Amino acid sequence: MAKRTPHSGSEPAGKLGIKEIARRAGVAPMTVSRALNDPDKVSIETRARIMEVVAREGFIPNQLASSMRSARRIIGTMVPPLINSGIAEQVQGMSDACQASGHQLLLIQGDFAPGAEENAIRTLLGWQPAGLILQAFVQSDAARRLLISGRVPIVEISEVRGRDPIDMALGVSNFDTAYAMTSHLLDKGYRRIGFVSTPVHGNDRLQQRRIGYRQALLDRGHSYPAPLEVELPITPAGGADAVSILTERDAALDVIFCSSDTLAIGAVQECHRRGWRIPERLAIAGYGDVDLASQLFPRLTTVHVDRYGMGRRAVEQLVKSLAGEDIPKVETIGFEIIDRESA
Amino acid sequence: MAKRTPHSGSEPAGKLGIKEIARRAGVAPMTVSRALNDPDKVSIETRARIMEVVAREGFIPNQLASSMRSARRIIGTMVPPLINSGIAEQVQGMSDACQASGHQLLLIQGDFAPGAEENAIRTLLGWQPAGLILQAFVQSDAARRLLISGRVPIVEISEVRGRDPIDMALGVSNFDTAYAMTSHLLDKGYRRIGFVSTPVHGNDRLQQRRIGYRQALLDRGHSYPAPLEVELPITPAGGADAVSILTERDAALDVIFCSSDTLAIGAVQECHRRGWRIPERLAIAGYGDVDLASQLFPRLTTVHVDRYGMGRRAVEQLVKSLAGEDIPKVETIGFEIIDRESA
DNA sequence: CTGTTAGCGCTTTCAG
DNA sequence: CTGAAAGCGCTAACAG
Repeated sequence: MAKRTPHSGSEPAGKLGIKEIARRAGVAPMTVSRALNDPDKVSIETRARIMEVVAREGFIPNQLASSMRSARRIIGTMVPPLINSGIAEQVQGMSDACQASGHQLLLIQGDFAPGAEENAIRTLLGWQPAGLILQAFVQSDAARRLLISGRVPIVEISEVRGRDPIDMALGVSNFDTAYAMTSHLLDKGYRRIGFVSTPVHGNDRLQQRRIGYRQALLDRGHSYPAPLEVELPITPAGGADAVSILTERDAALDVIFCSSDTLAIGAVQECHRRGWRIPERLAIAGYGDVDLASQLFPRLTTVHVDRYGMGRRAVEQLVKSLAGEDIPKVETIGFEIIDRESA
Repeated sequence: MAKRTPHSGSEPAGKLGIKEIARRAGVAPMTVSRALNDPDKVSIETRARIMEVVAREGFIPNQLASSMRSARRIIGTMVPPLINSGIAEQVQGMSDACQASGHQLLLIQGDFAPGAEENAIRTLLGWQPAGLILQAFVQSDAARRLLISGRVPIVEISEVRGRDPIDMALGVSNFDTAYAMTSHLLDKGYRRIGFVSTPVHGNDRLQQRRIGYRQALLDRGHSYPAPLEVELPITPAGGADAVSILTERDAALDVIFCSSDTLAIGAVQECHRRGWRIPERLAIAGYGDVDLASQLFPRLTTVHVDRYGMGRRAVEQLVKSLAGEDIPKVETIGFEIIDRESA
């Protein structure tokens, strides 16, 4: 059993690659490749010898080279600022799912102007991604064409209502959620219901939320009161301003439905500041069910959407689609009205 | 001027690569490469012809191939869950800086167990990154060795006090910040100061904050009261619990210094719930100055650390270091005590 | 200014 | 089960 001691240790280094490992293990490079990616195709003995060298030298295969010849391993994603409520959760979901499926997340984020958006997609595509996950931005025609010609599976996380997805879409119906919350508030006896959102122009999600709010009012026989809507930036300060503006417009306002928890949190603080009791003097409802919503005083009545799950699901869809499985064009994620004390 | 109309449009496609573009433009592949990356080295005429084909065909160069032959373009980063306060801002900063410098952000995130951490680094290294940006995790010895043998510039965003960085480090002195806040509270007349943090074990940042808190008390002649410290999860619920636990231990407690705004926000809500006035009945101080801190009622007294800037700076350090510039081993980022109404 | 040659590190393919 | 040859798409290095 005169086993060759493999740790001669002083052979001239040479760049550490599959080739060098092969030389040290006394096999062909191809065999090392197999030992690493397809261990069954190599005899146990050889494999052991190779793995020993790999471990000793701390060899890490070059993914760039590997991805060039074989399967793509990058999942690219373009997201709005992570600081926005919910996006971080979503990215977390994608990241976790990527790790599970052996992919890598390449992230581009920012406040995308129409041109920048196209540019970001171009960059992403340049890395030969296995798939792309996008938030629903303006999506200029140029960007859409680019995506289509990219021939890569794409999941858009977006408003699902009335969308014609580029490839696959995943999301909630913002109309339904807002309709449900508005109905819920009516059921609880509120009558004068205000609504805050960022400028809805060019943002189909917020647009759908507003339409849902309006429709619920109309369907229940309330002539819907246009002056009870405001557009303000999605920040706590925006929520605080909403309280001022809307109660000024209608002193008898019952409740404000904020199209984001961030706004709602600001609104709640403003009430504290004024010494107003919630929900007696003014009730507040939110959207998103962020972590803080259940810890706030009073706890926030809000719409729960599983952002983390959406991120996960997006990657899973992509992976399935890559595996040749048939995926529904549009998948609707459920939601839940969380009824707590703020409204 | 019989310009060759270049849109013959029906040449057999061939995979769209630099080679195919070259064929269609009637030049050598190398010339296309130059037109794309080093436009000055190509005659205006040729360049125009090439760019026209590139635009018409929607050609996007393969970054994988390009990165193999020339400069690395990926910056890898390993971060704790994005949902944690501050991390999202930091990633945003990195992302923005990457875009400015023409790099790509490859993200790995998660709750890293010691083994997983090593694994994540291995994965990152496999993509041949130009540099790595890491949060200060436990950093097992194996992981450290891996990083050193990776021969890649590394920026650790971490506690800077008493650190021996693998390569470069960037961060605040958590000791100094906590010391400063504690002194600030003493200056304002508070005497019985509680302290909340997550379990500090294995987290040098939190450990340093606690030591800073203790030292400030000692330096001002206060025998420091061990029972006024609790370890609780960094969540709003943790903050709420801190109020219960600490006021139970010491009914005369003046103020709670929360080692994170998330905790502080929870503590503030708990006070509202109990109908306690802040800061009269109990004052609350935070750490981080998140967006909400200035919108909360009452507005939160907290430590401001520029997380976004840290992310940016980390990338900039990396880029400079790649350009051969000499970078200080450890760079300390400033901080500010934001004095508002909560304490 | 433009082209040719060689090769990055790996894997596909085909031949032992 | 193992190996040799060829090439992924691009660019450094060297001619012209």
